[in-house]
Amino acid sequence: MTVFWRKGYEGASLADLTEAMGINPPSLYAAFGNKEGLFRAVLERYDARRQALMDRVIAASDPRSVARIFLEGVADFSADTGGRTPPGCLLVQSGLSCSDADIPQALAEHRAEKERALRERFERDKKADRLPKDANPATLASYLVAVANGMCIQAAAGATRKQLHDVIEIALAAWPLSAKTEPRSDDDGTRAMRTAVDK
Amino acid sequence: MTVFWRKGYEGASLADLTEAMGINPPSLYAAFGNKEGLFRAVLERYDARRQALMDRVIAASDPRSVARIFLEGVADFSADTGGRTPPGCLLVQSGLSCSDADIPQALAEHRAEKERALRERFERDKKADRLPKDANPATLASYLVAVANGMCIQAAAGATRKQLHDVIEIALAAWPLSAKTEPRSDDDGTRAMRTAVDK
DNA sequence: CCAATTCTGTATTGATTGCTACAGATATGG
DNA sequence: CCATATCTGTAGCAATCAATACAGAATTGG
Repeated sequence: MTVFWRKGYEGASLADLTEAMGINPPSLYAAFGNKEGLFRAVLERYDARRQALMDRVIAASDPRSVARIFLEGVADFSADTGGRTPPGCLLVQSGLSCSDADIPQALAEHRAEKERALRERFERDKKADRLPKDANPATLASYLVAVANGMCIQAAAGATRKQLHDVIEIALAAWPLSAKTEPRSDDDGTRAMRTAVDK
Repeated sequence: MTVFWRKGYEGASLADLTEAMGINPPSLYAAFGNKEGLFRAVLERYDARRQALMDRVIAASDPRSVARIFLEGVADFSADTGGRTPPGCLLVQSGLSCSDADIPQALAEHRAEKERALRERFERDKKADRLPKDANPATLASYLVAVANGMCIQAAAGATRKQLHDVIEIALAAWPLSAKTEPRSDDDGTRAMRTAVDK
């Protein structure tokens, strides 16, 4: 997993992979079929490792907490953790462009899965009036994923946890509060500024 | 340029490149030295094509316009334009992870150049009281680049211009207005919500 | 108009790619 | 304890990689 993470799908040679796994090529092919099969298994493993975070995100009490837990979780695992895993996100940096278009598509599907989970959560929030009536769950989810992926790119380039958390504070200032949780409404009644300290 | 864009640095073979350029390998090596030399020339060309946008961004009247013009510019060129160029951003998707670490670093430097231009602009804005006193120019620039890069990833995966512009509206709701341009201040005096329609 | 020079295109270079055949080692089962 | 089956490791497969040697064509200079 870390080999694909660090070198990308095409940059990871079988020699790199077998050496890191401590096995020989025939064993790899017996277990995974081919290089792409191994990569897809890696994606599943990666998702499984992120599932705990996504569970916490979806289980949060209100949409703003969803947003904060999601972004802070992404920042914490994507900022350099001291070499245990490479900085950034495997789903972002292992193959956005490849000679084999199946790889970018597989990555996009895995990212879209996260975005869908967020969207469905926000749809439930909207029905329960935890979001303003004109809020768009799909757009909110898309916004969060965009910020998260952008942070991953910065993390891969060496950004620190602190820098990412600063970005998060700005990103959350955009977050719409429902009239229910924020009774003091403004002129258009849809968005309110964040309070000075909300954590 | 489009070959590197579509297939990434390592996915672009010399056969792909020479065929697209209409030349033979010896001509390529006489002109650019090697594959990496060609790639670096491509990055310069790409930057040159984006310079007009960055000039408009930096010349905008106020920091919020800087943010809007930047994000809308990125959305417009990164959303699919009908095949003329690939969707997304070359600086993001051509090589975040490679077997040769020089490539991700070269890309990161080119992206950092844009972020620095934004930061310096915001530093001037802050001195001129066009930003709140507690605003952090570096963080604001980092935030914009994160959103922009995140949008590029979504564009590469097929997001439409409309979807990206919806994301931008949320991203700009986070934007701090100075007390000077937004006299109606709130409890912490640093951030104000966006108006319902501001374009 | 011809000789010198630059350029272009073909055909390879050695190295590395993803992948596999085959043989030796280990483990299993009766 | 031995025959069988499974696994591991070496060696090498064809194909492709980035990069060139070399020969013929085009162009230039005088």
